[in-house]
Amino acid sequence: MRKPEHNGKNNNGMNKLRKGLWSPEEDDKLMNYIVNNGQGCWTDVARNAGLQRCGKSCRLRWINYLRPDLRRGAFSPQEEELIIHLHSLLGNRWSQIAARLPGRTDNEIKNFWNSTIKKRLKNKSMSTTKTSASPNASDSKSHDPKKDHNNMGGFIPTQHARIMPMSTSSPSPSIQTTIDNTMMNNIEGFSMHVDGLNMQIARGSYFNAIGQCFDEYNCKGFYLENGVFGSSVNNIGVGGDMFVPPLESVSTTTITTTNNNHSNHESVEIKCKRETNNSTYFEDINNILNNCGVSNNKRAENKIRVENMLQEELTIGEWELEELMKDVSSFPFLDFSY
DNA sequence: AACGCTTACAACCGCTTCGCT
DNA sequence: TAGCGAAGCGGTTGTAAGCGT
Repeated sequence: MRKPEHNGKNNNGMNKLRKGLWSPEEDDKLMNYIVNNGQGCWTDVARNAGLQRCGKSCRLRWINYLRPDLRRGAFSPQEEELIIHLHSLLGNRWSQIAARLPGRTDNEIKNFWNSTIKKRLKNKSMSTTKTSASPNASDSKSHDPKKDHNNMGGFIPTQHARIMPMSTSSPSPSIQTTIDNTMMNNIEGFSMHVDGLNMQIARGSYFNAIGQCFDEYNCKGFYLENGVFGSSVNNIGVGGDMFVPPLESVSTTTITTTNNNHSNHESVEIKCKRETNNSTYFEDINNILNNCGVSNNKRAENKIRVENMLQEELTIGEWELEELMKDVSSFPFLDFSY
């Protein structure tokens, strides 16, 4: 991390582009600008938003941190497994891996891989090397990736595929404020517990700020039923085949919200449409917008913009997995030598 | 409490790709 | 087709925070 520079001028007093950490004020400026005006050319975004940042820096900040559809918090064991599996197929194509993990950025996955998974698997491979004299030890050069993902050491088996409430790291102060201020609503009689960017609805369903919903009892979360983490609850991870869906199947389910003001009490009616695969996918765009300094008459317009943006971002990233699957051998499986 | 080491991750850098003229 | 600017991508760096001594 880098220290924020406290002014935008260099030694000569000339205007200079800022570098380093983003301040909450900068985040707010960028967030407000994009919500109101859309993305467009990033150079223009930087200039028009009043930021002394280069467009590239603004783009990165938006993509990796400010985007409202980001899923923050620790990676779940299911996500870990999926990342490993995808990495075995794709190598360091982080953007393509990220395209299969809605709400996760390539940068986040890359960091997670380099700091955690790589190390963990390396330790595991060293320990298995020590025990490779065992008659059952497999030849690392001839192992079958399709089987091997069931034997990834160091990972929590996901036979119990209950989706846990997503823990949170430390979101930007400005975003934290945005979420905290907006999540204390009652939704159709469900009491909600706010935990950073994640909400727990009473009766054991969880959904985070971008709206992925997980039902603690039925385990019918967006990911599970769409097969991202497996074909069924008891068939994931150890003993089950990892199923990687085509990106097209990761569809958004629009949530309709209406706000009624009743003496400072804002009730939110949520209709959650169930679409293909019975996936439940909340999107409370209003919650995102309510605290971006957006006036009421612009809110509806912005809602449509954000919805379009989210839809675009979920559908972009068509990639050639099927093509790659034809030649899996061209990708090193769990190769940590680079 | 102070120090040094490790970890996690935000952000930058440089290269490639894409789209427009 | 060449040239240019913007966007996208992966590798790398730097540092706050955590941890052990």
